[in-house]
Amino acid sequence: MVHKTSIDTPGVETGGVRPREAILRLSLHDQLLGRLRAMIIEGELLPETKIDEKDLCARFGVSRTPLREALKVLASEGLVTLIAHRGAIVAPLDMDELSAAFPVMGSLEALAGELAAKHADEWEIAEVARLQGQLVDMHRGGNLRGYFEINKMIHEIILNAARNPVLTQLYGQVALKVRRARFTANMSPDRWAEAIAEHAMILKALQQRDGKKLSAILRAHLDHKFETVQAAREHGRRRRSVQN
Amino acid sequence: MVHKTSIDTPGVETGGVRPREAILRLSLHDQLLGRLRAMIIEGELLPETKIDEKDLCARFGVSRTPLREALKVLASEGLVTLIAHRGAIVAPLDMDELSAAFPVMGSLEALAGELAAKHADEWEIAEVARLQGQLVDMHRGGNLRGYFEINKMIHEIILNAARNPVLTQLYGQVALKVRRARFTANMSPDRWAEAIAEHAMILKALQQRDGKKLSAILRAHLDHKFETVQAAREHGRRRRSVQN
DNA sequence: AATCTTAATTTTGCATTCAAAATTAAATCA
DNA sequence: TGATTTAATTTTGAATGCAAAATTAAGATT
Repeated sequence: MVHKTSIDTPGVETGGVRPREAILRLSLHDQLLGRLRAMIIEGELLPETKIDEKDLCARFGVSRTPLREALKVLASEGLVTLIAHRGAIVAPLDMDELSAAFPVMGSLEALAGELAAKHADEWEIAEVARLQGQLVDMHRGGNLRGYFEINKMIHEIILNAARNPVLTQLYGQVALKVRRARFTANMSPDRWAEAIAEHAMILKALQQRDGKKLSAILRAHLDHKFETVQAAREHGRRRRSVQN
Repeated sequence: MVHKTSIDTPGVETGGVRPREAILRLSLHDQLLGRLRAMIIEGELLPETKIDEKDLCARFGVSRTPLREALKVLASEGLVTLIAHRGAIVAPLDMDELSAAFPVMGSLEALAGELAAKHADEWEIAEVARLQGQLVDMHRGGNLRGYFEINKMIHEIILNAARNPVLTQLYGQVALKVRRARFTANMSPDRWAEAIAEHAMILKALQQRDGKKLSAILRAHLDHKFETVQAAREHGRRRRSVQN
């Protein structure tokens, strides 16, 4: 999730008894927002394609009103580009913007690390340790997909441990941009081994609660990821990366 | 501006002649967005107040459709809180969130400094130097309002010199949150003098293109600003700060 | 045939309408 | 009187309607 924009169903009074599974009654606007965002990030809607309101309305069985609300929000997130009197297109995947996203993400991760070293509780540190074990397993098993899965979880725990909602929100926004490029696929064996080593250092620094060190490693981690991406892109011209 | 979400009037063909002053035909949605955002940041709409759609529609002479579109976007920016079936309120001014915003802003400024040291052109450096002079003048003249004006311009030049659109966008978002708290007013003479000194260091580091140093100073600058705010808030309980 | 008009069609931006929910006001009862 | 229903009113969320703009199609012109 990127950012909590609304509070749900305030009027559902349950006589003081909290229902175990409240029926999540999201507005159409909210549902569409999530659905469209996912479609763009997953690549179901490709960059630069025109967004056909009529088509999408039919697809989701809603009127244009909530759809258009969602599109405005997506535009403000940079996932969609509105062109006056010509509707919306899926935002072009701008390589310059993507490159720009990495150092920003690095800075935010660095801050997250510094704060997490201070605020993480024992459970969180243990959880990172546990996941680190799984990460190694995934590496050994050659399961790249699983590796990325676990990797994402680790970074999310650290982000959460930072106890900074503003950081969380902004990080989500950049992560959105980066994830959309989905170059998770191409990673050399060397780089993979290096990433594992970096993660070991991340865990160690967190356990030692060494904020400066954790911060530095995380920033470097991101820098290296960027280098990998650049290298892959340099090398893999034309051969469009597909996976994830 | 926070983020360019739309492209204007693509269809206005002028036979190859670029009109000197194109009539800015913003959508109602965009105009309302800017207007409401300003109203919230300026404090014209106070935190927690209910947003009366009918009232605002009458005020601006528009229907609810574009107004509601703007509200959804403002909600995604965190300036407005939507409550299901109860409409929108101006987002509460959450002190925890505000505190959280400072370190994030500090990190972003630090990155901006590092990048600006690399990418700033001569004109930009000269401009910061010129504004630095004005800053000192404002200080000498005791013009706090003017000081903040110039201060903002300096930071904007550095941000621009970083040549990183993602950084610019995110910075805008945090700045929004911080500006809304408008504690610019309360600043002790000591702190003011210190800020001036820090700005001198900022200029020097930029002129020397010392990214590390510039980065460190900017982060410290923000930290100090935060301390000032905290102190003021600690001291000035009840006595609501008023001014810009 | 290629270009330029002009008319028909579609799409967009916004206003209006409508049902469901929430709020307020009125009526009922202890 | 004060609490509790119940009914009337307002507000919200979303669908529909409509005029202006853009796109496409058709016809005219060279």
